[in-house]
Amino acid sequence: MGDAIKSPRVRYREQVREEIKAHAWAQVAATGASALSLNAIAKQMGISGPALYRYFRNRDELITELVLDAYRDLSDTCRAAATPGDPPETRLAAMASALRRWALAAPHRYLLIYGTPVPGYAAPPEATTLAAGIMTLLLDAYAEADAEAGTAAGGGPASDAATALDDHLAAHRRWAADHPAPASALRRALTFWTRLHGVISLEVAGHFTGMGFDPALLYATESDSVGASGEVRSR
Amino acid sequence: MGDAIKSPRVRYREQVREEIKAHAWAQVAATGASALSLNAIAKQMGISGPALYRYFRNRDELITELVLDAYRDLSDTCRAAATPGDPPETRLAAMASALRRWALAAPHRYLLIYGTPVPGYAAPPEATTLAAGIMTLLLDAYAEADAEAGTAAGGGPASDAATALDDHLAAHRRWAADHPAPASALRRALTFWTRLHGVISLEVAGHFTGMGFDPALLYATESDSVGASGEVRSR
DNA sequence: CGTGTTAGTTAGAAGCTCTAACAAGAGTAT
DNA sequence: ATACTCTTGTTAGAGCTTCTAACTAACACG
Repeated sequence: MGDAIKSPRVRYREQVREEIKAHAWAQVAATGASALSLNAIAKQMGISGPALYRYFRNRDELITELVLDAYRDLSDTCRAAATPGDPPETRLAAMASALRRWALAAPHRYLLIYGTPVPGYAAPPEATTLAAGIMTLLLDAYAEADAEAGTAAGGGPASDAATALDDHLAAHRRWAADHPAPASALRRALTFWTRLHGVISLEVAGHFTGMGFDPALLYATESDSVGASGEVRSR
Repeated sequence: MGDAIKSPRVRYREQVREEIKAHAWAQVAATGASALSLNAIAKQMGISGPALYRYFRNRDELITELVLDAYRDLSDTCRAAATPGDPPETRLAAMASALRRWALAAPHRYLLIYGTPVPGYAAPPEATTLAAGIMTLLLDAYAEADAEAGTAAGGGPASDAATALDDHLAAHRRWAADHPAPASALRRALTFWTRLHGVISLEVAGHFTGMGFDPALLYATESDSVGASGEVRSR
C-alpha cells in the first residue's frame, strides 16, 4: 500500500539505487566508510564511473543514505527487541542484547553511526529523529520501571553527582520534551546509552583484542548496572 | 642526557620530521585524520610533494607517528594527574578529570586513538605498551583502594554479573599478568575505561549536541560511579 | 680535495571525485 | 504512428590524491 503504482522509470531508478547501496555496504563492511569508492562500485556494476552521479549527487549523499539505512535498521532492531507486554527490565535486557548483536554483526555499520564523524559531514535531521525514537523506547521502559517501584528505592539517584544530574536534566530536557518520564529516567536512559556504547565501541574498534578476556561478560555486567537484567541474554 | 651529540644531518632530519608532524597535527585538528594530505603539508612547507617521502615512508607511517604521539601525551597526562601521595579515590578523580579535558582540548586527537580505526591499519606495539601503562595507573589505584577497604564492602562486586566477570577475569588476566591487583580491581579499571570513554566518545563525536544538557554533569556522575569521587573536578 | 650519502627536484603512473558535453534509448503527447 | 522530451548512459578532462623513478645539487667526512 505504501508503494503506489510507479512508472517503470522510477521503478528502475529505485532498483539501481538499491543495487548501488548494496555494493556500497559490501565495501563499507570490507574496508570501512572512509575507503568507499564510487568508481570501484561502478566498475563492479559494469557501468562507467560518472554514471553513478545520476543516482547520487556525490559521495556524501551516498554515505548519508547508508547512515540513514543504518539508523533505520538499528531503530527497527531495538523496537523488535522490546516486546510491548514484557516487564521493563526484560525489555531493557532484550534491547541491550540486541544492540550488541547488531553491532558485532557489522562493526563498520556501527562505526558508521557512532565512530569518527566525517570531516565536513552533518547528520541529516531524520537521523536525529530515529535516534530520538530509540531513546523513547528506553524512556518508556525506565518510566514504567520507576512507576512500578513507586516512591521506593527503584531507580533513585545513587550518588550526589547523580542527584545533581537529575536536577540538571529536570531543567534541560529539550531532547525528551514530549515524554512524561521523570528526570531520573532520563538519567538512566542516557547511562544505558553511554555505558553500553562504551563497551561496544571499544570492542568493535579492537581495543580489547590481545587482552585475553571475553567482552561479552563485561557487557553483561554493564547491562546489569543499567537495570537491564532479564533472562534473554543467551538467546 | 638522552640526546647525545648528533651529527648536524640527523639534527636537521629530526627537526624537519617534527615540523612535518606539526603541520600534520594542524590538519588533523582542522579536518580529522582521514583528510590528512601529505601533498598539502609539503605545499605549506614550501617543498615539493615527494620530498616528504624522505622523512616518512608513506601516509600510514606519518599517522602511526601521530597516534604514538597522542598515546604518549595521554599517558603523560594521566601520570601527571595521578599524584603519587594522594589517596586512590583522589587519583582516580584527577585522572578522570584530566582525561576529559585532554579529549575536549583536541577532539580529533582523541578520535585518532579511540575513533574508527583506519582500514588496513594495525596499532604499533608501542601503542599497546603505552595503553597498558595507563591501565597500570588505574590498577594501582583500585588495588590500593581495595587494600584499604580490607575485606569490607569496598569495591566488591555489585551484582551476579559482576561476580561472574570477576571469576572470568581471575582466570583471563593476560593484559594484567604482572600486576598484583585482584580481579575486582581489574573489573573496576575496565569499567573506569569503558564508562568514561562511553561519555567522552559520544560527546566528541557530537551525539549530545542539540540535546540541551551539559555532558560535564553526566561525566561527573559516571566518574562517581567508578569510584573517582575526589574534589578536583572543578580545577 | 675526492667521494659517498642525503635532500631536494621534476616526470609520471594510477587512483580518486566530480563536471561538461554529447549520443541513444524510453516514455509521453499529439 | 510520429515527434518530442526527459533520462540514462557514454567519453573527455580538470584537479586532486599517494607514491615511484630518475636525476641533480649540496653537504659531511676521510
